[in-house]
Amino acid sequence: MKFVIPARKPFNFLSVVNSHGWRQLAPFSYDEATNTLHHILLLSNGRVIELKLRDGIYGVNVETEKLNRSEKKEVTDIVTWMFGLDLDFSAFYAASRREPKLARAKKLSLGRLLRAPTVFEDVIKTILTTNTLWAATRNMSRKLVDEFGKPLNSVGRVAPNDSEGRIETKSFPTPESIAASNPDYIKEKIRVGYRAPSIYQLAVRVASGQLDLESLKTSDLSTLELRKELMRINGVGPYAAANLLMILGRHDFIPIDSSALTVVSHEWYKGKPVIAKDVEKRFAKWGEYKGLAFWFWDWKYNG
DNA sequence: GGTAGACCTGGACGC
DNA sequence: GCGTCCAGGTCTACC
Repeated sequence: MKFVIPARKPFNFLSVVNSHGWRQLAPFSYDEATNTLHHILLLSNGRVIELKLRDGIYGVNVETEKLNRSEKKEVTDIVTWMFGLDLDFSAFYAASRREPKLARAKKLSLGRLLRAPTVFEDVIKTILTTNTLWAATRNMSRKLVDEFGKPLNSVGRVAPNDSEGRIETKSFPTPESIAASNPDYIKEKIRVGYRAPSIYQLAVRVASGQLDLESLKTSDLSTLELRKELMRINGVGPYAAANLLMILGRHDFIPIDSSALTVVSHEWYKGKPVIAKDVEKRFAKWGEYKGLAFWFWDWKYNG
């Protein structure tokens, strides 16, 4: 079946898909030839379906298997969250109107970041981005999905190929499926190294109900309190917390990693080494839009 | 509050 | 094929 989920204007499908690297991490895959974002989704009733998401004139076109009414409602809510379809960036566009380095923001409808269906998935993936190279992050995500994900149950499905010919056939693991394992097995099988205890502990806390990550989607905590909450998770430090805040729609902190230091160094310091404080200083004037200004800045240096 | 060092994987490189 | 080096954030111990 096919249906359209409307977006608040302005909206640009490709700007969201390309907002960061999430589209390359299982169980996402992206078909460059048809500009189709695929995601293998586990519904609350246990059914696993494939979503094919494309640009629609007024929002996101969804193609998937036949769904009943409650399944369709669930998919609509999830896709709305993943694409931030209800978000309003007009205040950011107004604030950045006179900044040439952000001139393209409104034109390209920049601001939305692609999200996973669950905060749990976004936190695990963010931990997998820390202290490693992007290729390793992709490998770890893939192995995690292969090992603990639930398989797609459609028959005769033609699997999509992304730019590297990858085929996704399983959903992202539930906290319960990871919690049923153990840190040694995760370390050995998924090759996540020292991250294994953090991943396992997070899964156990969420599966047991001790930690309700999904409530953070609608939390009315201040950004500072939310940041503290995120940093209570093992494996989540300043960078990871800022990254997750951006995903949650809070833009007061900058995810400062080594590449951030590099681009800022080339932008303002002639390539000389800089520290996190220098990055903060350069974007301080953007206040609650600091993260957005940094993320969508038109950098001189692109690596 | 600031800093140093350990943590671990996988790719690049030299032999 | 093997060994070595390096990049990449977080955490802990220490000052």
